[in-house]
Amino acid sequence: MAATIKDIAQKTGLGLATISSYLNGGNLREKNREKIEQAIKELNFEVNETARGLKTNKTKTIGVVIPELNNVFCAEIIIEMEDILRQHGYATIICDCRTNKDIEKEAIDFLYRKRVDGIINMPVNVDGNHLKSFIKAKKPIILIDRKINGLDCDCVLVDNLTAVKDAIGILIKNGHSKIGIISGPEEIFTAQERLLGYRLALLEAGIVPEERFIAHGDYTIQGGMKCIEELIKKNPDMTAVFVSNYEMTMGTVIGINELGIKIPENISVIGFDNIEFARACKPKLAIVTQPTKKIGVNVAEIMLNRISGNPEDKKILKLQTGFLNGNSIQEVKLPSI
Amino acid sequence: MAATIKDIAQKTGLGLATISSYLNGGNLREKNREKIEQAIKELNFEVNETARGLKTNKTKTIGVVIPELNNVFCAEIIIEMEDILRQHGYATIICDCRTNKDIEKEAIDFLYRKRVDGIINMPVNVDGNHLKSFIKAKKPIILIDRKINGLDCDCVLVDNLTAVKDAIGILIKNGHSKIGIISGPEEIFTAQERLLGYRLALLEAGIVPEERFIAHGDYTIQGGMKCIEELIKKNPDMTAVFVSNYEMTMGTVIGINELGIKIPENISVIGFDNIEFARACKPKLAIVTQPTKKIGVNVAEIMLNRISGNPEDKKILKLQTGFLNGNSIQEVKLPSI
DNA sequence: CTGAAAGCGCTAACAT
DNA sequence: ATGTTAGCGCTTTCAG
Repeated sequence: MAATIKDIAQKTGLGLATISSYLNGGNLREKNREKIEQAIKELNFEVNETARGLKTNKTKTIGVVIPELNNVFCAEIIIEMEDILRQHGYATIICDCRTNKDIEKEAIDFLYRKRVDGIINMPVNVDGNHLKSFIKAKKPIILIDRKINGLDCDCVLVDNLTAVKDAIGILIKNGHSKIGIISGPEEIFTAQERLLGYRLALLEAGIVPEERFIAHGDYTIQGGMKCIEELIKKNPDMTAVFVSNYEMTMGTVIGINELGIKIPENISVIGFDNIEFARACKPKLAIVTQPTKKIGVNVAEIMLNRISGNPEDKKILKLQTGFLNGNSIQEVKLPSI
Repeated sequence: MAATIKDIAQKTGLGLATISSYLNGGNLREKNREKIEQAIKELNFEVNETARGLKTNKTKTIGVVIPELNNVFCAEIIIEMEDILRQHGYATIICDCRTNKDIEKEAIDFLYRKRVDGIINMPVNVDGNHLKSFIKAKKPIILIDRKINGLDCDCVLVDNLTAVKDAIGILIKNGHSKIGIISGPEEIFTAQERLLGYRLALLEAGIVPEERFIAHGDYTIQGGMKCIEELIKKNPDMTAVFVSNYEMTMGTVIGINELGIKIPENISVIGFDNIEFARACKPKLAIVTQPTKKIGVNVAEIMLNRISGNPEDKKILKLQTGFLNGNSIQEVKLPSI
């Protein structure tokens, strides 16, 4: 068995409270401090966080529920959060719900039973019912990337609307007007925002959005492949396409390659996320980049802040995206009259 | 405050032990069972795993320490493990040590303090000192992908030697003899195995391996780029290259693209991991694939087994890789005499 | 089958 | 500054 504070109390001849005080940064006589430190070393003592947690009603553990861990966007955010949280003594329990509402609910319940101190969620379920237990327990909830209407909690979002609007704007400036979009699932918050950005950009340029140019994918590679094939088949006049997440961007590139079509000669492409993939593409892909690191840092800091009891009003942070140019956009020559 | 078994004991008029017995699947009178179930529902009772953990000296939590979470190989294994472990009531605390030995040690110590029931590690440190605490505590350790000499624990590995030997064999069969390899860091177990596979394949074909064809990368995209540039500059006669992990494969493709060199006309390429990336490449990349899902399943099952007290001899599992063909290999025409 | 009581390792009053 | 004590919520003897 591992040593306990009792053992070190015995060894040093001090009381339990003194040891506990030492462990929690209290003041004590230099001599006793030394004694304790030596005993700790000799007995190889390590605080039992489980016991501490039972007493303090805090587990120093944060639950994270995301749709897909092998989604690079998710993974990069998590890395950043986990690092910061661990440095503050917090463990992160990550649950991948495979974009499945039922699994998501189960995961949240699971984490509730584990008594995590707070929950970070990139929600699949849009009604927020799965988070009820945490709301009732008044434990902090932070939403990433997607807002849930009517749920009062901190959110760290990305300005998807502007991101897509600007990207479509670039295509328009290059003379494109028959522009396709591979959007996400209709009920997903970010997908709606991105689609809205697409529509706005077109309207502002005096182009009427047509439904035939809009495909709804499921944010997977396979989905991206299917969508691009459909779009191309349905719209021989389409000259450009915007893809609204990384996995579908990869799928689009695969689909285009396998159809034997050329970027940008036959079709211009703007993708999403993952700078490395964009550079590995031939030709180099123009993409919208998301501030994953920033998101992770912000989420972690807000969580730490909430846990330490800050009651201020819930924040909704909206971070800006970037744009990485490539060689996947070709200017459309307008027919000279 | 959340309800405790005391509350439900009071509400039902039963003793604590009866409730506990119910919670742990014991036998009790049908009538009491119903009473308890109703009380649980009414009070919204959920077992406090922290308290249970303090008593049972088990946290139902597994620690996972890996070099890089945004390494697709790691992420895919983790997804699988986490899923299985959670289904069995185990939480997974994941720590990304950024391929840094010091952070790795810290992470393991952190998890030890958290009293995780077992540890899963894709080790960065090759001497195994960081795992001492778990060895002393006799808690199960499972190593993924890399063995540590002298450490008696379960390992789930991949047959890297055969994988690379076969891949190089394919290049040789296509007439290549000036074959480069972008290997991993020299001290890493898998890198050594893969390099050995390369050497063996050449030797068996009667080709003497030359140091100038061997580059040591660091398993990152940047590293891959640097290595391919060096290799090409140093060896104008090189006709093929094998890359020994996914990130460096991506880096290699980026590097080759940016040098303006053509695959496979100027250089044949065999990469590693990630089927989707291979398909997204132009031309489609031939790659060695790793059985990530199988690894994850095996690791989770072995862990569950060990935790439940199975004392049988430690296993070393060696899983086989696959090969996905592409259009990145060109036959070398031998000069006719 | 069920109840009473002890105790897991720690923290937090409260005394001293 | 330090010791004493109670108790966090659960499991687990031990009686009954």
